Amino acid sequence: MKIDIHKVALKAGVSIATVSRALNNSELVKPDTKAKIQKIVEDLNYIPNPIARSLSKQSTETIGVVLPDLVGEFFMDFIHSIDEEAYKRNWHVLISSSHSQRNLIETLIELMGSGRVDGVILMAPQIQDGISKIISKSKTPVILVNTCGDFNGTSQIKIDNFKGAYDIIEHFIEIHKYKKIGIINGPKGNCDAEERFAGYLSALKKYKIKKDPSLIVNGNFDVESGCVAFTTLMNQKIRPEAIFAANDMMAVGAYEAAKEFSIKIPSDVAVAGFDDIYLSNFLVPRLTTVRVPIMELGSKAVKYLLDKINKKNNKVHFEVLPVELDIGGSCGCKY
Amino acid sequence: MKIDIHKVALKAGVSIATVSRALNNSELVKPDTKAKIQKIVEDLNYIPNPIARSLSKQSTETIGVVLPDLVGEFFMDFIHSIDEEAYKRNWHVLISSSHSQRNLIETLIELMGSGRVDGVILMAPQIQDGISKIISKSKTPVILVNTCGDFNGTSQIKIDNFKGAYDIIEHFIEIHKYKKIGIINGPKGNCDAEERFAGYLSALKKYKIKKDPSLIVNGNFDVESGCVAFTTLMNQKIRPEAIFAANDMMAVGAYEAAKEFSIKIPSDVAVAGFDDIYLSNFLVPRLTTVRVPIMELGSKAVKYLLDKINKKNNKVHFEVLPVELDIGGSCGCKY
DNA sequence: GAATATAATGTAAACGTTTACATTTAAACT
DNA sequence: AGTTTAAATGTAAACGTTTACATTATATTC
Repeated sequence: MKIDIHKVALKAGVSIATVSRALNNSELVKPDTKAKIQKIVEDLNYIPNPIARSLSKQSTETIGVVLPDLVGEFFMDFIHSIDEEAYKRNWHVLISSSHSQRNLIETLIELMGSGRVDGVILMAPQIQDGISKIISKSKTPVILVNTCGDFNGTSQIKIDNFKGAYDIIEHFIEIHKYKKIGIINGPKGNCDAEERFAGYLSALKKYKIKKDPSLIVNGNFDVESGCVAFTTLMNQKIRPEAIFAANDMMAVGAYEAAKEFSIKIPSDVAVAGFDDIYLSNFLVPRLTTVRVPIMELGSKAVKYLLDKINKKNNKVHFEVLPVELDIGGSCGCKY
Repeated sequence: MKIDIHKVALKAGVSIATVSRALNNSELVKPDTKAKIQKIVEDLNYIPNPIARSLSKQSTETIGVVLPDLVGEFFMDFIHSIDEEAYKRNWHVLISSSHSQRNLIETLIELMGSGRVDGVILMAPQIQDGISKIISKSKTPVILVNTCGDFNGTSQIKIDNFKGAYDIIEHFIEIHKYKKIGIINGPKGNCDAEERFAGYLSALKKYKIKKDPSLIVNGNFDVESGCVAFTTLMNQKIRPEAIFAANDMMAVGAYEAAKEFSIKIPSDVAVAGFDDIYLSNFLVPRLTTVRVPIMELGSKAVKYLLDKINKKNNKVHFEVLPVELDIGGSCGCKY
């Protein structure tokens, strides 16, 4: 038999109001009665219905997490850090990875307009018009993570893609004196990719190296595309001395292609990646890459979001988390 | 201004009941009015409040997923397959990885007793008394995934740990004629680990190889412990010819230790793992391991759970998903 | 000990839907 | 046209809490 607040009240000989108060430990209720109610609650194994509570309080104490389709290795850490941070505060996490471009929008609308969650963390590195409008129209607080677009008043956290890429290229140039540096780009319209590309260009410019279109090829962040792109780059008359893959997965693809064609990394060509996925530590030679503070991304997103929801802090964050080079042997450093 | 069903009803000149019916497309409402209401709903961007709906219908259309603390690599695929399957049916997913032993129980109780979700998928490979009782007491449907314990009437899906381990050992013995086969065990009380150990023992017995306690060492599924265990095994007077690590992570640790002590895999000692994590493909030599159908695990869990919730199928599933050997070079096979 | 302030409890109206039941409207028979 | 039957809509009571407001019990003051 389902037991509800009325049953508890009846057994305790009080009204449901005091039971409710006792459970939300209001100071209005006398210690004795509070204790008595506590006891009965335990005896009956009563658990307040969170749905009813949500309806009444107009808040669900759950946050929605909307993730892109592309499931990278680091997602797990991201979700885990979110869950952990939320759990600490007794909040719940509703996840929803968008299964296509189309439904990211739908998901977002439903989530933000329905009251199912009190706020959302959105990660949408792929450019998508419409998102911005949805967000500005809705009253539901949002934190954007690694998301591209033009957002006036909403908080954003991202990693320093530009700096990471810049540093890699600078390392190539300053330490190893490479001049012909190729890049395997991420997917078009992906802002992480674009920022990394910008970092690449900027570093070249800084060191007065002319941008060479034949050294710029496209990939889409998966292993296969890295493999293809690497092959393309290395089949040209003038081979690059070094290749920057815009993420580690594509660097993995590069390693595979290299193995197939017996190209030695780094003696024939240096390689670097971005993300520092776990796997990158086990490539031989170990991949030089950019370490990304993914856990921090998650926990900060939760913190800012809850502050916003609780009106504790209304300021608009725009935070760019620093990244750091993780030097392996693939760039030519001895390691 | 928040818009609710009353506003829609008002504007449409009908009662809220017909609006509700129209939206749940009952055949009771006349096509004309249904269309009219549809139109207004869109004009006003009305989204029914799922919380209120849940309260009224006594069902939330969300499933809870409770995961162990230990975050393996395959985790992401598991969540993703669940999310995908749920999304297809317009269900939502609430995730909650347990952050400690203690709170797995708490989480479970709250989740199952509160009505926040209509069913849960529980993955609890670590033995834990209490779980069984909670589940049998609660009316909330559950599907157990890779969970150990004694459960009478609840559906379970697991992977064939026993067979996987057995096959690996059999491969060692039949193909490579190894006789001294060591094992790096998973954590005590972990049923995946225990079943794999049982498979190991059974294969030895089948081939009349006496179990040698000095060849059995403990690990706890992480890289570090694999490293330590491998070292222990190889520092004995009689070294094993082959080592079966109960999961890939520990096999990775074995590789690391091997590198450090310049032990060659597989010529000095063969190695095999279990799980087929992505990384295992990139170890040199490639790791011989057991491939696990993790996506299938997730999607089947959802299917069975929803069937149960919808009373479509009340039968108790007990399904053991087959695994398959994934032969690399680490066992001694040329590859 | 009455009057007043304060602490503790109770009553009832929200919160936004769904749905059994009652009612009206329309269609189908004589 | 008048019944009878079926289709479409409306009314109001759930669902299980929280909380403003009203009320009662208790402590404090004179």
